[in-house]
Amino acid sequence: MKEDMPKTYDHASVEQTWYEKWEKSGYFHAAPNPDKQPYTIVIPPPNITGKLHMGHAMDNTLQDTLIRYKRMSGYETLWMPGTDHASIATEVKIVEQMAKEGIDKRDIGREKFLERAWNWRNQYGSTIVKQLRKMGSSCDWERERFTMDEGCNRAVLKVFKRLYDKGMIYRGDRIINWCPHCKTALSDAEVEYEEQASHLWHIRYDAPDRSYSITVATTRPETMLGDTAIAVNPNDPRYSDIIGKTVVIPVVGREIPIVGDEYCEMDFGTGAVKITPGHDPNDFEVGVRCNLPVIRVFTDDGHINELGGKFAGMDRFECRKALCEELTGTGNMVRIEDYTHNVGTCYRCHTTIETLVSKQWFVSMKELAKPAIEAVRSGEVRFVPERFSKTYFNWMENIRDWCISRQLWWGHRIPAYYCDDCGEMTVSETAPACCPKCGGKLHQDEDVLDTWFSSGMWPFSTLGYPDDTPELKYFYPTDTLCTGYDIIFFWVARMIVFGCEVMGKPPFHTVYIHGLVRDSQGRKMSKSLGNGIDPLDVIEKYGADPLRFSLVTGNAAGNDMRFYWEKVEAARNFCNKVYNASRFVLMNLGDDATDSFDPAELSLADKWILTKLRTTISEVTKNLDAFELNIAAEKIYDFIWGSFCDWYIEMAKPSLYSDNAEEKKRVSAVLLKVLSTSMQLLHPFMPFITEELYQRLPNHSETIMRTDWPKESDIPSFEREAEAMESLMDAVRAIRNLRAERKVPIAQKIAVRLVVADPASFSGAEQLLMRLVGADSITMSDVRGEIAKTDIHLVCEGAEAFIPLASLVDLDEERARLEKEIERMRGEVARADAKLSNEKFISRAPEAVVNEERRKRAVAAEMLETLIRRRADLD
RNA sequence: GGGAGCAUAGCUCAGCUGGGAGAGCAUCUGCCUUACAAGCAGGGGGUCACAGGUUCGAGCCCUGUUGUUCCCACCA
Repeated sequence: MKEDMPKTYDHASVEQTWYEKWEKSGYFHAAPNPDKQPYTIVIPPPNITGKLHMGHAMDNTLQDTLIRYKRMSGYETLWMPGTDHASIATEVKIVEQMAKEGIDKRDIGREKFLERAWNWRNQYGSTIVKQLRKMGSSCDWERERFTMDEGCNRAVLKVFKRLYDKGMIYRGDRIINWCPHCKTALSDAEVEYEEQASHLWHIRYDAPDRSYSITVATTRPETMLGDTAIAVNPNDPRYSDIIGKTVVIPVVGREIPIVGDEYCEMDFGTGAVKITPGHDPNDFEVGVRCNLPVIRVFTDDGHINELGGKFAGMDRFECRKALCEELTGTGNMVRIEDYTHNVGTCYRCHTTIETLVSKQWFVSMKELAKPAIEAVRSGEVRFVPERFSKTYFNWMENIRDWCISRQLWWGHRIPAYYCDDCGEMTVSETAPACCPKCGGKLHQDEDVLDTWFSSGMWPFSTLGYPDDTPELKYFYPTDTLCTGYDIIFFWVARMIVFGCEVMGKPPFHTVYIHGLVRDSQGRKMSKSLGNGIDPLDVIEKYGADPLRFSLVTGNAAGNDMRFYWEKVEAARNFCNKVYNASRFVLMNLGDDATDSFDPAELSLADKWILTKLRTTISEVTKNLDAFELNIAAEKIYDFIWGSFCDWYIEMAKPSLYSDNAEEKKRVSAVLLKVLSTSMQLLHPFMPFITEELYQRLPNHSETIMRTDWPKESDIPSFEREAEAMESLMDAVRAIRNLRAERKVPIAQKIAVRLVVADPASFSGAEQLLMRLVGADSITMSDVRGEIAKTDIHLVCEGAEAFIPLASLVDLDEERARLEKEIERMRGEVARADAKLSNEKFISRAPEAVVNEERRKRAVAAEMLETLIRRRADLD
């Protein structure tokens, strides 16, 4: 065993080994199993336009940790697999790729385009799968389904038809957000606002006869090409006499009316506003109220259309510039003011969006939102951390209709058919042969559905809906959704809506929200900043286990976290520690080693570590059930490093190296038990290293992920002995402290005399204490006996230590040390007395707290007394 | 304009329903002690942003203030 374990852990070969073995093993296969409860976790599918990024790594780490824990806890686990949904990003990517070859998508047609998209998806989909596997993802890829697949396509069409029949989906002309780069409509949620420095242009509109004029302020002068009115507040005395009259749009020359509308606020700017119903949602409303015409002046790619007169064909920003120059020339530009305001941009490409009137498909959300709100309100769906339900309510309660049509090809095509002859529209899951009204020829709507429309059905469409499959019956509703807070609106809310509406049940009971991974300066990782960290680089350098561990520890759920290489390095060091501890155990085991032991024969140290292990199991399990992954991971870390490695392994050495076969066997068994249980506890967080080490242990040939999660009741508990051990450890710390202070080299052995209340209970601990403090003799007794002036006297809770260090003791120095200790202890007693003398504390604080305070007081008082006596001895 | 988060050691962050302030990294001291220098032992370092309040007791609960980040809405 020794030979094939080098001194340093080699993550690369271990991860490669298990990556391949797991892939072939079938361990991850999830299927309805009547003997088990299902546990299903939903996570966002990575899109296939690029590489795996930190966000995916985060999703994946958390969900896989939970899944592995649940799997070991006896559940039939599934995580909702998938690699892509139809998305704008994918389409744009492919269009860009084609542009490099000089091809426009319109030239090759929809069918050829989709062929390319499918190739793209298949190629990159499998790449993403491999990348996730390298992170240790235990998803059942065999069951992978894509939302674009036949089955999911049917689910989407079925839901569309259902909502259409209920009047919850409609088609109409509304103001929508338009991305001139992606050339498609966007929903409100897909618009991101950025603050931009710009200007507020004050422009004078004159009367046809120039007898009066009115000045308006605008941030978007180019839209004046589409102005159809000027609005003033009807209660504004400044303008009351010109409402109903007209003005002429400068440069353009068109005559438009002045209307009165409450929307216009008297105290902003000049109190007058230009109205462009075709390009502004508020203006559109005014237009409806005042019955104004709608003029749209932009093309789909952000240029001025033929209605723009001499500006036609110009880019919208060029037009702005040209128009402003002309207005200055004509004297209509009254003033230009610096102004910063929010500009809507496309969440995918960050192009400035246009708002414009267009005929699109919408879902009316008001009614659909009600049960979805109620599901969270009633606690049927719970956000972790809870505060995110506020975000959810805030959005859902103010929700507006959702624009779901996209002018793309890569997506689920809208199942609406129009008759070429009579214009009748038919919505149908399957293409009708002819117009049901006149029998005429039909053509299908050109648009596809919003990515998030189909993604919202993920929890049931991937399980086979609309068919009543065994999977759907068994796994729906799923259990936990694990995702970042940035997609609560896009995805979480929509899944709850569709789950409630279509399945009659919310799709999951818990939404586990994590924060964003930022760079070390707290900035969002982005391509343009070039500050993104590739998870695969981290894996290559330090390993998947350290990456996962560093993403889980050191920050609480829902909070953003900064990425530090140092943190990954610390996690890597922990891996090495775990590896070396295992290496030590394996090196010292006999061939007949087992992990069974007789509780009656255990030593004090054995009992201590087992008791520690027992509480660790119990606490970690509680933390995991409460989604406190960070706390769970830290507790395991502390147990393995702080208790097992730093103390128990050292304590075990004397027994391990002894000639007593029985003793050696006993210690081996405890070492094995603690190590193998630790590997199980750690496995959800660090799958590779734990699998590797677990399998190297004797009699552990089965995969660790199929073993039963450790139970508290598997481990015996020895509270009293553990406490006794702790007080010995206190003494050890005190002695080590002294050694360090007095600079006694480790090679210089010391003699220690310990005074404890019950030496019998510590029998057998001498050897181990000698090792821990670097002593060549340890004696224990319950009487203080004769004390030499040259003895150093250490006082701890439950123990006193005497160390003869004649050559090193300076009596004055020793007196000073004692004086310091005495002062400290007096402070302790005083602190406790202050509390205990407070009558209200005694009467109102819980009894346990008061008793604990009394106990502390007694201990401190006793130690103080001992110290004072010792000082007297020295004089 | 509405809402939320954050403010704790030099840095990054934990701290569960209120009961004597923690981790990692960094730093200082001493050690290659036969699992591990990616390590071991020990040390230093905090008025828990500020001001009030509730309580026997507040990092934690309440009110306000300041700073900071984010989300939503958006007055042209």
